[in-house]
Formats: sequence, structure tokens, C-alpha cells
Amino acid sequence: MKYDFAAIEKKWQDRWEESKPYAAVTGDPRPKFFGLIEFPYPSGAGLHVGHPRPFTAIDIVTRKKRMDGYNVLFPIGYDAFGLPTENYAIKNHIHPAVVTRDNIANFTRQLKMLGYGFDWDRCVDTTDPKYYKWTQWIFLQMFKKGLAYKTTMPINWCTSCKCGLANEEVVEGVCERCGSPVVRKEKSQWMLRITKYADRLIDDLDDLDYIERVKIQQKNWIGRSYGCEVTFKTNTPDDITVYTTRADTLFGTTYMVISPEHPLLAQWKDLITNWDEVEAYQDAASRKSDFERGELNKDKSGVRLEGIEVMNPVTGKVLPMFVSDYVLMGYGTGIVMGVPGHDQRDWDFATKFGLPIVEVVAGGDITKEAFVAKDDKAIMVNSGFLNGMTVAEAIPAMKQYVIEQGFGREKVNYKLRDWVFTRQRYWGEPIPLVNCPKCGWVPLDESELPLLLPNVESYEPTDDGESPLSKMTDWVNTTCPHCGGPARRETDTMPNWAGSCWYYLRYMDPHNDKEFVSKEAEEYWGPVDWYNGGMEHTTLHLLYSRFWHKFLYDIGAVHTKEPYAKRTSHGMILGRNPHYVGYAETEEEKQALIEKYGSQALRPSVKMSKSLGNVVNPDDVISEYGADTMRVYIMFIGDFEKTATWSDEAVKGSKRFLDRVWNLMDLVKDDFAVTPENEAVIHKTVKKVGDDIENLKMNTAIAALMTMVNEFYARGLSKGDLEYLLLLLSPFAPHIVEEMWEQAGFAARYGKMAMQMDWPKYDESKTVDVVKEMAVQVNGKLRATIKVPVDSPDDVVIDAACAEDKVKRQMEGMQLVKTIVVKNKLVNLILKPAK
RNA sequence: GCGGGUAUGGUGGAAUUGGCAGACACGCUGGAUUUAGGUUCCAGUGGGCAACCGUGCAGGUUCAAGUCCUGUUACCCGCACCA
Repeated sequence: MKYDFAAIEKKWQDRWEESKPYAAVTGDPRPKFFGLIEFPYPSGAGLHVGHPRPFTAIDIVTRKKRMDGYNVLFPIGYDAFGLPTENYAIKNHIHPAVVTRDNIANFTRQLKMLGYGFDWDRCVDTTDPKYYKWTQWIFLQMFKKGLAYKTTMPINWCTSCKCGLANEEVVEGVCERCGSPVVRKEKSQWMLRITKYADRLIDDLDDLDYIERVKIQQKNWIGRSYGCEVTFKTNTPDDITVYTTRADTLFGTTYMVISPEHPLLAQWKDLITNWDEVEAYQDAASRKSDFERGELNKDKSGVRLEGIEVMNPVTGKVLPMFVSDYVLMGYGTGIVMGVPGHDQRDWDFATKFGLPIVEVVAGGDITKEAFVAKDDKAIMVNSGFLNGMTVAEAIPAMKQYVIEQGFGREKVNYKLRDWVFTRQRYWGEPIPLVNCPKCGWVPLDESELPLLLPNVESYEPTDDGESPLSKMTDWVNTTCPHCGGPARRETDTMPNWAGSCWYYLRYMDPHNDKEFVSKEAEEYWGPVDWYNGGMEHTTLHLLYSRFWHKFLYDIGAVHTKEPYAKRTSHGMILGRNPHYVGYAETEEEKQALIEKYGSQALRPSVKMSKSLGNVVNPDDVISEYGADTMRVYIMFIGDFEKTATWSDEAVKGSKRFLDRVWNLMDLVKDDFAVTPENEAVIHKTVKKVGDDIENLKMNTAIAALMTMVNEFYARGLSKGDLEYLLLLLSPFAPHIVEEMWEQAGFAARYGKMAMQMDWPKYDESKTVDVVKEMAVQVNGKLRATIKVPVDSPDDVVIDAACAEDKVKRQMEGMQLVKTIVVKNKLVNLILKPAK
């Protein structure tokens, strides 16, 4: 009988839909396991082949955990607020809620076709008022604790989306989503005080089982640095303070620089004799985006503040002061001490403006470039009491000195900024706050939640930068919950990251209308045991949700400090690059490709995109080869953490493998005992597949299963042997396995589906071959192999090795000076010419 | 510039603590079955006629190096004037 994957997959998916074998049971006495994948954004394009990679991997992990006896929670949901849906709605005049509903239906269909073991009864949708009621609720708790505040500040403004963006959403000066330029715009924004959690977000990483690169990336993003603040006296009424991590170089400070946005400049307006020039510079700087500023980083610009003088507190020398846009207002104090001898940026600036460059750390040539001491052992010079110390000694010595002298203090700084939490768009959670002329910002009463998104006629963003909601006067004008007077609602909405900050908690108790999650459910299921997701979310979603979770912990709403115990990450799936030079046949064609596509032409693989025509649709793969083949292939494609390129050709290999598994049915002997000849391969494979699943090495697990099948073909198999294969294969290809399990009579025999059986055990002693093939080396070079009984003593092995013809030939005229035997693996004979 | 990563046949990729490099696949070659093949099965497949040579490149340690050490190149991914 032919392997009719379409019929088989339909049959079993229908059965699972009905019998719900994946239902998670809160409070069950079995140990719990909460496996989580990042819930998808339901785009109109449907599921991408990138989705099944992480989904299938964690599906396999959780299926094995069930067979290991765990009570598994493996949920799914939709992160459905967001701009693409809104833009589509605007273009086609369909309500975003309708678009979302249709897209979710399509995603659900596709995910069910892939046979994932999701507990569908726990499905969540962030745009459902029953869900976002609690997103709003959490926001209100943050507001009440002072973690949400409104401020006017220059924000990143996407010129195309007409919407503010978080720092994390700006990539190389353009909008992460649409690629349009991002400019600065003064706007009043709600902010979340993530910086208050900076230390804990770094320090608590130590106890987590996250892959190292995630930890490093989060640490770098938060960017904690230890330094000190030093105050300089000026000829104005104001002292100025700088932040430095290199207090040791204070003697080398020859000028000061202030950021063009610094408010002190306006205060000094009358003291600065060339104010016109300074003001012109400020104007020019404000028109540049952050990116343009960075782009021009080699060519330093600036204007001297004529009339302003600063005193170096350790040398007593008078220093000039400049305004320059290489100093950022948002980091440190917005004023920097210029140490051109030992900071390359300062060196560039000083060289351009003819400022003195003083060497205070020996070892470099400061006439050519700044000497930034790479090792802390470099020696201080021209630095008064620091002379002769190493840099490592001088830093704390100077810190102590400035503190004692009363013009400095220790200070920790972070690159992390507070989170811009408002978006001027329609399709997001409304912010449940009211602005009252008398009472200021007042939270809605919790009984008023959810604050529903009103139906509007037009979702078009406004050119003045206000949310579309601002035009809905009926909705906007309300009464103050506090004093009852007239007041206005906040019309901005939350960013799409809001709903995903806490969705894993909702999965634990998705239908609770009293609390966002019950205490019992949270204490039973939390924390998430294993969370897999993309590296692109490391400094966005992952960091944000850790922040929210820590807040919830602080108010006693959850019982763990961290949401996720373990974090892994998958590589992207790329498509073939149709413009790759490797496909060109002539030199001219090659040149043409390079001219036309530039460096793009040099890459064999690129991101899939409609314009390149290399998009693979999972629906097509499933209808041609079946879901089980799709699952096996996407796991077999390569190392899970690395990027991989989709190959239509290679999919066939996975299909062929499942065909061969299916065809074992014609070969299998009707005997439920294990065949002795197959024992070794069975026990080896049980061990290998089990270990590999735990380490996300699905590619080698599948290779081991292929080897097992090959051996069954070579030696024949019994039903007892087949049983092992089916159990091991069941997490990978659940449909074909259940069908064979039923047809071979196991279902009747055990009264269970394969997925409900215990994961097979292996016997270590049986994983070892009775006869070992050992390599025979002569002077380190392979000359022969010998077969000897396992664990043969060294002398037996050496005798056998020396008896080999090829070895004998090598030994002619030589004497044996040394032998090395690696048990069961190799023997190396060291020969020297005989005297 | 800083941080992280990668480099192995025609291709995707395997290779515990250093111990037979190329598992398992794709592709290709030859053969068998078949009216047919996007089917199945069998055999072969790193290079070289050989001795030998082969894990980006150059050294080193070792009986033995893809794996360890020193140096170096190319590419990929983050961040980027963070004082």
C-alpha cells in the first residue's frame, strides 16, 4: 500500500482535534513542563517557512517531554496588533479587526495542518478586549507605581508610518519595519522606566540558562559602565559636570565639549560673545538625524564658546570650551572632558581645532593617533601624583582623590534609555488614562477596563502627528474619574510590544475574567521552562518582557524573578539568490550581475522576498509532500542555530526517508520480540535521539533514525524492532507514526496512541558493539583496520595489528619503539629505522 | 571602531575528553525492475595513475590536531561618536 500522507494526516488531525491529547492540566500531580515559542504576528501573507523551524523544534521537545511523563503546556496565540494590518486596512477599507480575524483563521488552518501539539483551548489573541483588558491593567499598575511617565522629548519619528518608534526599532537610521528615514521630532510621550531595572536585567542573567550570545547582547545593549562624575569650575555662575570612565586621564584634559542640545547653552547666551555662531551650529545640528550625525563621525565639527573658560581642577589650567555634536545629550551629562591624547574622537577634534594634545599614559605615539591603553598595565606620566602608577591603579586613585577633594563622585551609567511607549496609530491597545485640567493624568478605574478601541471611520495617520483617535471627539471627551469634571482621554495607543510582554502568563489561565492569571495557575506553571525565539527579539521583546515580569514580581503578582528559565534561538531560513554570480556561465554575465546587484550578487542565499521570487509557501510543500515531510526536512536542514537555505531538491530526501519508513510495513515480521541482531542499533539510536532532542540537535537525531531504518532494510525487522522506531520517530513525524502504530497492531495491543507511550529506555551495555573495528596507525598514519572483540587487552590488539600485511610491510627494517592504544578505537605503532 | 559568530567534498551538513575526517542526506555516474518514471532496488562517488595530498591561510605543541596554542585573511550578524 502506498504512503497516502494526505489521507493519513487529515485522519489523525481530525482525531486529535476531537480527543485533545495535548490538553494541559493545571494542578496535575505530574511534573510540569512549559515549552514556549514566540507567538506569530498574523500577517496577510500567511505562514512563512521560517515559522515551522522553531515551532517544530519545540513541538518535538514537548512531545518527548509528554512521553517522559511530564504535564506539558505548549500553547499558541497571536500577537495581532501592529502596523501592517492597519496599513492593509487603510488601503482596502476593511476594519483592522476583520483583517486580523481572517489572518488568524488562515494561520490557524496552516498551523493545524502541520500537526503541532498545541493546546488550542488556550489560544490567545492580543487584540481581543478580554486579553488587552489585562495589558491595560498591567500598564495602570506601572502608572500607579510611577514607572509610566509622560514627557516631551525628541523621539524617533518614522516619516512613512507617521509614528514614533522606540530606540530599539530604529535600525541604521531607518524604520525597522518599512525602511523609511527616521527623523527627530519633539513629542509628548508616555515612557516606561525600564532604566530603573537596568541593574537587575543584567545581574539576574547570571542564573538563567540562556544561550551565551543572548546574554552578551542584552548586557551590551543595557551598556552598564562604571566611572565617575567630575565637576569643573567655570567663569560663569554655573559649575559643569562631566562623566568619565577614565578618571586617570584628568591631567590630560585640554578642553571641554558640550552637546548642542544642552540647556546650559541658552542660560549662557549673554556670556557667550559669539552666540550667533553657536546658535547657527545648534540649528544645523538639530536638522541632522542621529544617523547623519554618526555618518559624519570622522569629520568633527564644532564652535568654540568665546567668553567661556573652564578650570582643570587638577592642573589649574584654563581650558577652552566648545559645542560639538559628537557629544550626545542623552548619555552621561551631555558635557565631556576632552582628552585628545587618549581618546580617538577627542584626538580628531583637537587636531582639527589645533588644541594641545598631552600624553598622560606612556606607550603610544600621540602625534599620530590617540593612545587608548589596551592593557591596564600602561604607566601614567605628566600626571602629578599619579605618575608611575599603572592605568589600573590610577583610575581608583583618581576617583578617591576627586571624592576627597569634593569635586567628584562615583557614578554608574547605562546606554539603555527609557522605553517610548506611545504610538500615534489606531491599531493598538488604548491607554487607559484621562487628562483632567484639574487633576492631571488620572487612571481609569479598573472596573472600566477594558477601555475599548472605538470604531472610527478612518484609520489614516494624521500629518500633525496625532493619533487617528484624536479626531473622535465623542470618545476623546470624557469626564475625570477623580473630580467628575470634563477631561480628555489619551489618544495615543500602546506599541505592539505591549501585548507580548506578558502573554506567556495568560496561557497559564487564558479564560480568567477576574485576574490576568490566577495565583494557583501562575505558581503551578511558572516560569516558562524553555523559550525559543529569534535573535532579533533579544533587545526588544525579550528584554521588555523580562522588565514587565520583574515589575509584576515586585508587586507580588508573580512568584519568580524571571519569566523564562531557558532561552534558545533559531537561525533564519533563507532562499536561493537568483542573482548569485555562481549561476552565471560566462565572465560577462558575472560582471553584469555584479554591476547590477552589487554585493548582493556575491551571496548564494538571501532572505526570501516576493520580488526575488524565492518565497516558499508551506501550503505548497505540505500538499506536495505532506506535513510530516515538512517537519522532518525543516529539522534536518542543518544546525538549528545557524541560518540555512531552503532547497526544493533536498526536501525529497526527507520524503524518501518517510517512504522507506512506511515500506517497512511490507518487511516487518509478525513478532513482538526484539531481534537480537538489531539490539545494538536500537539501543544506540534510543540514546542518540533522546540526547539530541534535549540539545536541539534534530538534524543528527534524524540522521540516526535514517541509519536505523537503513539497518532494518539490511537485516530485516520484527514488530518489536518497529515499535522502537515508531516511538522515536513519533515526535518528528506524528501522523505517519500513529497510522503505522495502528496498522501494525500496537494501538490495539497497548490501547494508546504512540505519542501517549513512555519514551523508550536504553541499556548502556547494549549500545556497545561486540566486535570493534580499530584503526591501525604506523607513525601516526592510517595503514589498516582490525576487528577485535570489544575491550580487548592492549597486547592482543598490538599482536593483531602487527599481523596485518600492510603493517608488516611497513615494519620491514624498522624497530618498534613505542605503542599507543586507545581502547576500542585505535592503535598507533611508532617505528624507527633498525640500527 | 566595539561585541558575537562562521570557514570541512559538486551541495546541505556530521565528527564526546585531541584518536579511522566527510556520518546522514542532496546531486551525480553505472546497473536492475518497469510501457513509463519526479517510482523502487543494487553498486560507486574528497583529490591524484601512483607514492601521497586533503578541514580559509602561515606557524607551533603532540605518537596523534577540523578540534589545543600563536599569528593572519575573508565573510556574516548585532551595536556604533555611549566619553
